[in-house]
Amino acid sequence: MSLRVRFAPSPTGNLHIGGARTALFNHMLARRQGGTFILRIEDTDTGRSTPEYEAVILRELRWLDISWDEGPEVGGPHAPYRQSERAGIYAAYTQKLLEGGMAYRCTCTVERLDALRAGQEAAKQKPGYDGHCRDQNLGADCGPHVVRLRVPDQGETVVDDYFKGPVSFANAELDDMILVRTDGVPTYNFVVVVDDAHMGITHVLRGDEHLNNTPKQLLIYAALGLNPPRFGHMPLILGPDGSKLSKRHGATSVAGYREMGILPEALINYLTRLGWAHGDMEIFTKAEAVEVFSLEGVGKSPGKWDMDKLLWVNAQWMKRLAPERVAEALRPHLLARGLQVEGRDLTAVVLALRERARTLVELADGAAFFFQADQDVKRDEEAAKAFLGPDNVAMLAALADHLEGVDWTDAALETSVNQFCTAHGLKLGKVAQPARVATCGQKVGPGLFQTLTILGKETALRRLRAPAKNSA
RNA sequence: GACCCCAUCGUCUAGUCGGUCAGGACACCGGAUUUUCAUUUCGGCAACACGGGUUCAAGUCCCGUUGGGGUCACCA
Repeated sequence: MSLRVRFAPSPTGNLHIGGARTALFNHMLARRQGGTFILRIEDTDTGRSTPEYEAVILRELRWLDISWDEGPEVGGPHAPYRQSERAGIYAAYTQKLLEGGMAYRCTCTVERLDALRAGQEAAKQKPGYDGHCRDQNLGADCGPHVVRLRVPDQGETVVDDYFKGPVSFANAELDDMILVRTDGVPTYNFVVVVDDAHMGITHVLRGDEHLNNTPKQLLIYAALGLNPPRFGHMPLILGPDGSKLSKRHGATSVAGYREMGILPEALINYLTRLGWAHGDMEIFTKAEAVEVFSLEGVGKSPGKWDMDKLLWVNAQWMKRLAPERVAEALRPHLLARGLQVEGRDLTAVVLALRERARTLVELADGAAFFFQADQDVKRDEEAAKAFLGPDNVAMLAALADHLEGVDWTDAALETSVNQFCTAHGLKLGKVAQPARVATCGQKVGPGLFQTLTILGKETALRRLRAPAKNSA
């Protein structure tokens, strides 16, 4: 039987980086083993799930190049892949459990349960359902009710975890969980079992936070007489301080990192490497990782999010990718700054600046002066004071005259500027720095010759001749 | 609190069945290169949580302690 794995997000928010990594590992395992990767939308929480979030999740997965073989928008033999559209399937199983006595109706009110829980907590007991309706034998005519699983009081349930080995839970620790709510909508633990079984899932690889759910699900498999898949719980991603990753640690969503100017190739690389290793491999494409991917390389302890490393990985990808590809990713960031980039060659800009930026945002910031009108270029007054004194202004005017007839290419400009330096007995730095400040407004920036060519002859000469004009 | 998981440099990690200087990467520090900044490059700093065992030999196996994390919903 070939491998079938799935990613089952709940559309109640943006795609989280933890979810993205879970999806990624499942996807890579499927690709590696020639299996099938299924995407299933778990929208049984009708109050919080929205089609908008579902669309966002699909969009982000595609941005990351995590493709699915079955699921929304691509279909498949087990459609529908949205739980809200599978109600009939769950109802049949509920009926089966009720008739077999593995589940029972419960009319306890939310108020009663809240009071029960409050009492247990006050008495420092483990909160849980007390089995009030368990043996009442309530029929379908009992009024508003939920359906609960009858969990054995004795014995234990063992989860044979792929990564951790056998983990056993005393059944007494598990209470009679709700399978179907009062409104008739089944709960997560129930539908996940039905769907995984129905869809022929062979391996469930999910975050560690689900380990405590697994014995409950195993009990449901048993009650239903279904064969459970193999389970593997992967360590979580923690914040830099070791606590649960949250907004105060920075962006937690995939979209957040895109907006921050992280390339998908870099995010995939970093996410893969966090919690997984293959020797000394650090920078690799998803395809390269797939070639050597195996669950053996997945670590057991949680990893802390390291923004510095992500930034480094991103910098590597900015330099490694074809400049055209980076330019394409850069364009939206320039547009977001209101810069006129129509018809401009962004490839040259990328080439000039990518070694000086770790993100597309930094790249866009550094490239702004190429696209702004002279008077809008942000100006470092201190640099102007240091490099644009009267002598230098005169020198730059002379340089502009000298460059007037030159072929406007990097190589020709370099030759010509060097001639100018020799003729005036100046070291290149004495000419380049003032010229840089005059053209960029800053004392740091791309190489001078690239700056001049990208700016274009007309703009470049104008800025050299009137360096103070763009001063506010 | 109860249950469960985890434990190699500050961080991500390598370390096949226990046996050579505990290796790489990020970050940090220093040198070289350089028209600025950066890139690149060379070098440096830095870890087996603690305590018991088992063994000729333990980062590697066992137990405990400590620490960190997860879960205890008519959320997923």
